[in-house]
Amino acid sequence: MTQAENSTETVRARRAAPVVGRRPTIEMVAERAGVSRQTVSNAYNAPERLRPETLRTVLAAIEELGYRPSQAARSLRTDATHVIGCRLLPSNYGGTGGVLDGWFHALCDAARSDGYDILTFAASTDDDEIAIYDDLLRRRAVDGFVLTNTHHADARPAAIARLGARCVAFGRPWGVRRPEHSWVDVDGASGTAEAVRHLAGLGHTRIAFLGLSEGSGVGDDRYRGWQRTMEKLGLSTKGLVARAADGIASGRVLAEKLLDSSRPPSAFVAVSDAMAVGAIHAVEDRGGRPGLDVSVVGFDDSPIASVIRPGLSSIRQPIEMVAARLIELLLAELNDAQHSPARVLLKPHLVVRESSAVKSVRAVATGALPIKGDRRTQLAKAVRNKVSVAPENNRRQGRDKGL
Amino acid sequence: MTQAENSTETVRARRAAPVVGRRPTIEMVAERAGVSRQTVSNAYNAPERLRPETLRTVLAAIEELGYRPSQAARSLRTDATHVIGCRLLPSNYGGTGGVLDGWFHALCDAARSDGYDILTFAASTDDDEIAIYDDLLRRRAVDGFVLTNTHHADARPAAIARLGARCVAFGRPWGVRRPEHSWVDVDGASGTAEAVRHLAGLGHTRIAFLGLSEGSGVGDDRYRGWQRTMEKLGLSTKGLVARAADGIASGRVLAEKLLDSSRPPSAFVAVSDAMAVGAIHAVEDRGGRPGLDVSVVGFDDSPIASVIRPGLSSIRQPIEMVAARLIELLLAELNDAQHSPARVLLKPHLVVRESSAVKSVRAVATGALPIKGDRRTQLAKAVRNKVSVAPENNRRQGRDKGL
DNA sequence: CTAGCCAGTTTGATCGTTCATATGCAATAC
DNA sequence: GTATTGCATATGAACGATCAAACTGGCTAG
Repeated sequence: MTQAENSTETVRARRAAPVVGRRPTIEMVAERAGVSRQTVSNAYNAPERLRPETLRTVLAAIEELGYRPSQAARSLRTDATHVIGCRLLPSNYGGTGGVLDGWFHALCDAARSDGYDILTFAASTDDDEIAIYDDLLRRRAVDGFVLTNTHHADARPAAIARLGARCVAFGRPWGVRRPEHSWVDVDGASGTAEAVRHLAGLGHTRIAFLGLSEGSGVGDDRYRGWQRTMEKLGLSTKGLVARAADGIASGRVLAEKLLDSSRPPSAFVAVSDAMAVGAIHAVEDRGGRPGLDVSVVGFDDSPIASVIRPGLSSIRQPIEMVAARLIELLLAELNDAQHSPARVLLKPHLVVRESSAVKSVRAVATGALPIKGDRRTQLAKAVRNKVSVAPENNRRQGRDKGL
Repeated sequence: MTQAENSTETVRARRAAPVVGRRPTIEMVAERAGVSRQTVSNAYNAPERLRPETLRTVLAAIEELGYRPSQAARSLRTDATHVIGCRLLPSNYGGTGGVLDGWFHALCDAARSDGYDILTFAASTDDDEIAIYDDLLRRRAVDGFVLTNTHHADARPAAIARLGARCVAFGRPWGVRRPEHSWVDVDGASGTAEAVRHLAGLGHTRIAFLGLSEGSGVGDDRYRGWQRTMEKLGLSTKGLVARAADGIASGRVLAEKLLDSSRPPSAFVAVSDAMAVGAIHAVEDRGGRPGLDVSVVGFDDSPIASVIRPGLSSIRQPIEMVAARLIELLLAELNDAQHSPARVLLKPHLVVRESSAVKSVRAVATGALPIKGDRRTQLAKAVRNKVSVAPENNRRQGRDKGL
């Protein structure tokens, strides 16, 4: 480190002068390459127009000077910033928090590989968010937006359209028949359906649903998957639904209510991981062993799922794919005004962990699914094996390394 | 929703024309207000130069037209983008992940309230990160950067300085005597010191440290706090240190090793929450009750700390303050070339949860700290009370509402 | 032999601001 | 009565790129 060497000097020349003095402009590159401005511009924006030899000369000059076109000048002329705005959601674990984190990462990656950057901002309400959209668009600081957390009577897409800008959404435009923007979403119903089939396959017949209060698009969607699949399998849904606002505490209360009923469930499908964690706590509180006595499946495969014990089975959303498709669609809309809104629905998939890894105790008890040997030991072993085969935060570690 | 009404129409006018046709320029505002361009510009940038009456007229015109100066034109002229770049770290729970999430939020807020925006990007290595700095600076897309995750032989500050730009860092410039940039950090030694005092106050004498392999600035810093405080309290540190790479699995292995030794610890101070969670697992695996038989304190107060059971006591960093100070310092450097680098060290604070809420069992057993009544019930009750008084994700919920 | 064309390159105008300087006008100074 | 000052506002130039149109030669067609 050079400043260590100077440590005896006076404070006069405290900061080293920047190596790059005046940053190179297109004009300087042009002069060096012996061509005109426009030719340099073309080397960037339409290389096929240049004679191969000219192109080589220009690129060499660009390289030597370390030239890169000024974003400001470019934006001013073309009226395109190559920046996409996206609200940063608060990271709470009562909702989808934590998942969006990985999604955001993927979004930045996808955008950058297409020459765009992501500008983030925090907002506490939709109104604040709209105010920021307004500001960014009027100042022409972004080309468009990626929305998250869509809901009924969502005022944001209209607000953005009114300012003549484009957006895409992660989440369906609930309640809107013909949205003017593209969207990508994950099929929640398909996810909870898979969870029900998985639990039924383990021998469970009383599979409860811990859901959100009616009216939430996401909540109702996930509910439908559970409900339809239960019916399809000929299982009763009576007294097996409890709904409330999202959260761990909330999930515990709901699960307690169901567990205390005359015909308690032996398994839970939860609308979120937070709810599922609450259910696990409820089971533990009454001396039950989650994954053994009562199975639990969450939704989102958020970071907690792989950290808690027992590991929480959960429906994993293909967030990287969601991010990639969103950017693809937004760019399509930005570059082709005629591009009609696309609808993309992706399938999530169950990740099985200890909270639903073994055959239903209830089924075992009734002899439907006989397990040899001492039941207690057998089940405990099954879980323990599971733990050692798949270390709790395996998935995340793997992904992070890959980045 | 209007488009529902049109649903019988042909597809011709699929998308409504934007309400705002040509967006207003400074010239239009000037014309409307009956003044010149520059006067409008001054209304924004130097209102004190205008006669109150003129100012009123101009502001009215601005308001009526919904005018906002074009960021691109402004940047081109002033060579300042009012955008700050910041790398988005992967959200793993083996490290500081999860905490930075809230910090990022605070950073966006602080920046915006000073008229700046945050541009994010993902990078997997320092080299990738530097390549992106290079790109953003050459294109003049940002004014400066906020760095995280500083470490020994960090090449990033120099790379940024070489391009004539400014940065501030969350984290000390480990190994550099006279850094050229400002930094804000949290005093890790003070945090682990507090953890040791807390545990000693509960009657623990054998307090172990689960640390990172030597050479990591953060790890060594936190180690020193533990080490010095143990000595100051006259407690032996012999056989009470274990170090490895960060992670839950890693924490478990280290804790197991110490627990299996001839003189096992009755409490752990961990360098991270991930390590602490590992320690909790290790205690559980040998049939112990974390918080009762063995106390554990983590570091970072990451989201998991309040979600797992028992709730994990942890050292909370004042991340909102860190974010606010970072922005303050970066803006100072950007707006005043003479501004000399500042160093800010903030104190973290212990958040006590069930993993370290009750008096040491060891102390009780030796009669040093007598507890009346059946020991088992007593301790269990203490924990249970704690649980109900402070619901697991209380803090987060509270904060999110406030945003 | 001239007009037309094409590929490759250059020139002039422009995007919307702010900077630096100039102007107009009233109040003060000499 | 003219010079001096100061405040409020206006004017010309510049920031660095791209767009649109114009220019070159060389080549083909009539």
